[in-house]
Amino acid sequence: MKLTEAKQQFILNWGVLGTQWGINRTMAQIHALLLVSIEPMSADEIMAELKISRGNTNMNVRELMDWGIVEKILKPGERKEFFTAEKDIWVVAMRIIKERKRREVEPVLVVLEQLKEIEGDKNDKDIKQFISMISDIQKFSNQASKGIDGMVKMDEHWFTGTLLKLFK
Amino acid sequence: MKLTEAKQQFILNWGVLGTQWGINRTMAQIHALLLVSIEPMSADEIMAELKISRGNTNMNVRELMDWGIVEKILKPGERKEFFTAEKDIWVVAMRIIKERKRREVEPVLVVLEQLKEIEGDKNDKDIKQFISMISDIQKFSNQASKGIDGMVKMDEHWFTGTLLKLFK
DNA sequence: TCGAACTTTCAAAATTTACTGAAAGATTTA
DNA sequence: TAAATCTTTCAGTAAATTTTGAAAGTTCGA
Repeated sequence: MKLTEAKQQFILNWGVLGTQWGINRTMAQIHALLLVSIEPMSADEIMAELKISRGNTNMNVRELMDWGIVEKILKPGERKEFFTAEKDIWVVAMRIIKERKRREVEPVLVVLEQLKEIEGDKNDKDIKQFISMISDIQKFSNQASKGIDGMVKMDEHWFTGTLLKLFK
Repeated sequence: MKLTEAKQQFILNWGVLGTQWGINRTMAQIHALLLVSIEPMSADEIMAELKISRGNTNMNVRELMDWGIVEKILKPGERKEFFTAEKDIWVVAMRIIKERKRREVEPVLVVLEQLKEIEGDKNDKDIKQFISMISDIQKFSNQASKGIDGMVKMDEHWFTGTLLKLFK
């Protein structure tokens, strides 16, 4: 397999994985493209490479920047904006997990808290089991949340170690 | 808030969370419904409660069973089939994570392995950086995979402890 | 202040995904 | 074996999401 072909395959597969996890195909593909590109790319280059429209490119690049895994680069003397992806996979994964927690899990936790305020006899069998289930979900989420925060905060992640091995 | 209302809210919110994670709304809602229902429910009851068609009910219940978080219950003397959800949230979460890994992540890992077989000079800067990135993803995935397997296999999970506290 | 070069927006169109309902299939009882 | 009861399938339809492309907006040098 040629390098170009391998890169294309990688982009395609990253796109599929993205859709399965609720991320749109194009966004995942742009991310993959920037991951395999050494040089930062302009909107025009991304459009040409993935054969997508200008609007689509713009929206998804912005979204990737919101997630904190792509950043805008300005080259001196160039009018165009260029984009580049965070290359450390550990950092990428942690940013994504952290962000999803903030955007998706936390709002649900707020609702769960409200659902525990139920009118009626707290000793009633049905009410008891409902509150207990909600509490279980909260406990699980808090536990998971703590675990993630711990990982994200790690100064020295496992990855730094493995990366150094590449230079023997 | 009344208990019935709280249950409905829970079902709605679970549905939203589901879609954000790439699971279809109805499937998540049926799961939520069975979670808050003490008694196993028949297809007809699920249909009535969520106002969905028979076909939709059948397909999503089957899918939930494939995921191993809902099971079929046969009541003696009853012709109908009833369904009930695994109530231990820890077990539910582990099954889901394990299953997604198997279905979605593992196939991608197979592809990644193939992508490393690139024609050309392995010392070429571009080839080197590409292979190194693929390797990084593999390392990360393997590490995460091991972590999950470890958690799933734990005989005594934290949750059992917190559950017992409910009985003081 | 103008206009060239570029970015952003968003309504409409295209695509993808989910749902319905009727028909076929299965299982049990008589 | 037939009828009754329940489950499964799937083609067609509906709904949701994504993408396009043209127009509006922005920035900057002259």
